[in-house]
Amino acid sequence: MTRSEENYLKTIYHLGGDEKVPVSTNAIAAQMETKPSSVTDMAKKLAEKNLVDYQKYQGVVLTGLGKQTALQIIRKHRLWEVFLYEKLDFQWDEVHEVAEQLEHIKSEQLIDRLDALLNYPKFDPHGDPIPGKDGLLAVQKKTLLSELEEGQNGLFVGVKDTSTSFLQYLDKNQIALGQSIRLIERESFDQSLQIEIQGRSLRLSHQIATNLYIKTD
Amino acid sequence: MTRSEENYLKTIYHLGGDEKVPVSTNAIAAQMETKPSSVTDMAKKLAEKNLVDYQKYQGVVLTGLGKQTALQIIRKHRLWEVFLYEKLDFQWDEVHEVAEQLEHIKSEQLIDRLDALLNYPKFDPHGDPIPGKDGLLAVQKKTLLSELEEGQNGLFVGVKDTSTSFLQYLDKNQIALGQSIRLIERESFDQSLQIEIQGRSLRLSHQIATNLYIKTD
DNA sequence: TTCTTTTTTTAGACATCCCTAAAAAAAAGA
DNA sequence: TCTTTTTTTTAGGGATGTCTAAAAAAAGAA
Repeated sequence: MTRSEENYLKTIYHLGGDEKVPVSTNAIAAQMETKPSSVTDMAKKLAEKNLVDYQKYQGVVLTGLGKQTALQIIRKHRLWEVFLYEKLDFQWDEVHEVAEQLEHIKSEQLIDRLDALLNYPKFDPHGDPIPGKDGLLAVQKKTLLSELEEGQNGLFVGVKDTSTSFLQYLDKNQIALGQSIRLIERESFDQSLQIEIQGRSLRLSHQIATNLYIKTD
Repeated sequence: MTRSEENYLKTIYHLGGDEKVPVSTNAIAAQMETKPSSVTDMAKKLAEKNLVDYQKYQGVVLTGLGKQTALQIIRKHRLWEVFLYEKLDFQWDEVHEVAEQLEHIKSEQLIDRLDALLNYPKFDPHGDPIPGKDGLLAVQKKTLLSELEEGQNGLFVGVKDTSTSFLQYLDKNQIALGQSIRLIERESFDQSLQIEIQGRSLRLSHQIATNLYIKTD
């Protein structure tokens, strides 16, 4: 399994979700910042290895084996993110880039022991679930903040957008994972929200609200 | 800087020592388990990048830049070894293989913080010195056990051979870094040694004794 | 349905890093 | 010194993973 193959599998998993919906050549190319022709080449190779089902012009779908492989790479990525965040004091917007490299290290023992060192975390620093060795994900019922009712309470448990600029916006406004949030009022004109968080009152744009995951009580 | 280039630089450093002695194509090929023709190709590429001096048929010598680069890779390798040994409870014969992969991760921040997490160690689990960010090595005056005088005392501070079988031999005989050793008697017939270590009396073959580094009092 | 646009694939090429086989140079030995 | 042996390089090629340009298929529009 080459590094490139691993990156393709991960991208296909992220684009396809858990469903068996085919992922298009163009979508993969856009996501990976490569060319569609390169994707076609790789699709053939992955199909050869039984990691995806591929039919000309029909996109690719992960096989069971491909999905399990993708999940193990994601497991490694997210465990390394926790390590960087918890043990090496990286900021939550800095962990992704380095984890992109670390996720390709091959050693089952390493990952098992890293998992133990970190005390078997179930979520990464952005609130995304960490697949187990068996590929199972802890599912957490979560709602976008933008979908809460006025007066409803919840816990901030994850971000949808993980870009540096968004994460830094949250830092600047002292909004951090695990804090409890109450939706005070929704402005119908621009869909912006008045919320209460950690005793402070804040106004958030619709765009911000559609990128915050809330676990409602 | 590709992974392959990094591996060549590291090998050249190990073979050439700190001196400006040319390292032969064949020696590099043997060490890396590759073919001499591949080494020639790489020698040209490294020379192009000013990492080595290379003259046809004369072998290669690291330039200042090449040597610094090699030392930084060795720094990363040995810091990761300490991490695996100290934080993840790897055995000292298991750390090398995984560190071979981890040493290629590119992030200065990562290495700086790993160094801090480990409390700025000066030696790896085999007693080899860890180069600083500046490329400087802590030199420790050390002698091979085989070169001690009868009756002399010392501290076991490093191994020359780092093969799994040798390291496991030491484990089996409860010989560990940091223990103090006294040379009782040398048998002139086969050069084997009678030593005292941790209150126990042991006989070591000449071959074993030539692979143990001792810091004499 | 037919035409146009978009998506996807193919064909051919290039860089990296490795190989084998043969040639050239250097080193060792008589 | 003159062979013979060993070392090193060159020439040419293969696998991987990328690209561009052109062809083919699918999707969308009139």
